[in-house]
Amino acid sequence: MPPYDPSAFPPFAVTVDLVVLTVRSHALCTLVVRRGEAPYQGRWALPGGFVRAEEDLGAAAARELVEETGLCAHDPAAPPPVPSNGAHLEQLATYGAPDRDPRMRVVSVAHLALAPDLPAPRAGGDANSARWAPVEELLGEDEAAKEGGPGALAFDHARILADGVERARSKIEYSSLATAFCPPEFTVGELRRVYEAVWGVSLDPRNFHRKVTGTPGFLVPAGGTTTRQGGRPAQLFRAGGATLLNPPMLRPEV
Amino acid sequence: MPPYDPSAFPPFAVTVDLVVLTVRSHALCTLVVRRGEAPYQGRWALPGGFVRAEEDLGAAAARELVEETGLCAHDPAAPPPVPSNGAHLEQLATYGAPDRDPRMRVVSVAHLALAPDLPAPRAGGDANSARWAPVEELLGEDEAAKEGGPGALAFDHARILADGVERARSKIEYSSLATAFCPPEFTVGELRRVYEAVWGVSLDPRNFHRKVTGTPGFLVPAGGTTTRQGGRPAQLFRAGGATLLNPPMLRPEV
DNA sequence: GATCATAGTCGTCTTCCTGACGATAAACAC
DNA sequence: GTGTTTATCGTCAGGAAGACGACTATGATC
Repeated sequence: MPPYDPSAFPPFAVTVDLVVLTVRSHALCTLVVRRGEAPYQGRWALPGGFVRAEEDLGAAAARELVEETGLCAHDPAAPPPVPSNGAHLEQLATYGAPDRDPRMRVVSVAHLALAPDLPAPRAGGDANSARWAPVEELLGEDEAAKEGGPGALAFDHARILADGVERARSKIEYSSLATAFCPPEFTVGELRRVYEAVWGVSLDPRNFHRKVTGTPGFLVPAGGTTTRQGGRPAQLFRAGGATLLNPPMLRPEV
Repeated sequence: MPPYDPSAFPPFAVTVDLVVLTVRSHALCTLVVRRGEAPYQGRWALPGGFVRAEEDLGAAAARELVEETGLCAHDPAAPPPVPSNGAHLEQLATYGAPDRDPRMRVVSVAHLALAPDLPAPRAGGDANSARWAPVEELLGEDEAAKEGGPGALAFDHARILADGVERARSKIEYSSLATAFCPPEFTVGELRRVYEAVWGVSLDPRNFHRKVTGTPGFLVPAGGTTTRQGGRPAQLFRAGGATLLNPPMLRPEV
């Protein structure tokens, strides 16, 4: 079989970019790294890198995730819901505008990762080169966050981040994905605070409790209680096997 | 600014593949073309082609769609819902396993297009080289459709098609996307038959009528009636401005 | 022309789910 | 003990959906 004639198609560089989301102190945050070189030198950007010659796209994203956070990607297709410290990882979308990188034609396959609250990020050990930034700060209406502003993300990463946040916000409606933001064992109140942080709303604790405990397979009791939030001790749960929430959790009108 | 060192990253070919769906005679169908060359010579495959050097991914998909069907892609971001014969087009997912094409490393950005019922396809005028195939025939449990079977799609296109069908099935639940399968003016019954074909179920005509006519902005009366389905004349509607269906249309349990 | 088959449209009733919110329980701080 | 915080259970009204009866307006058939 003849290989392709290399002159028959233009060559592309293919990268993966990561939207890593977590909930820290009641705010939805994403991992950003500082660019050390041009273009956009010194600006914050989503972590990412080239796909290697013999590497699948998902494998490249998982590799980048480990390099940036130490998180082990959780294969959603794995049968037993292993309660490791693995993060949820899924493909988000692909961005390939001809001028999105001034150096050459780069197509970036963005991935979305959801992780429980983590210690400080470690990008090569340099604490100044990576951080958890509240998404509201990166996507808000502030002047600094506007495109071209000093706080704006590099390349088209603000768009990628916005798409990833919107994916997360809509997906926790009809799936059990919100548990990916929680540690292996968590309380109903902690799960509710995840929803509140991701959606930016406040939910009625009583109705939320009825909804999540009344959905078969969503939560399974883990057997203990905790008082780490103060107040009356709360029952500990683990994520159940159910991945789809039917009927869905309703996002309140804005 | 220095360009990338070409030896620093492996070169990829980037293609777009199209999952074009339509409803023909109560069945969900997709456009497939016959491959004229190795690998998979003579087998059916999804239409697609290389992304050009200065072309955006969505533009490449729209160009392929015109070439294969004559359909003009409908930009979802266009403000006025132009009732042209345009099809809905959106990015689906990206497939880049290292061995998905034996000739070289190819990353394919699959797109999903939804179109109303069309006349016979025209792939270079050769009626033998393109057809509308029922998806059930391509994805079913038959021996012929199994991977490696004589009726199986080339490359990983069965997987791409399955993902596109699942996207369409879930998206018509909570959006007005089902109207993309209908001509500019249509009846409630025709819209119901779209849902029935895409989901492979039968729906109660009375409850369906109540649901779609009771959702504000989903349908607007077009002013006439038609009797093209036989029986009592039905009112004609046009797709309204609403794109999100809240609460969603519920897919019956299987 | 009467009858029948087909498809569309309007209502009714029951059931389930949700939002609003009162009440109680179990911890900690003072 | 009193107050504060969080968790959990219960009640009630309103809305949406499934099941299904009834009526309407066409074309087809006898």
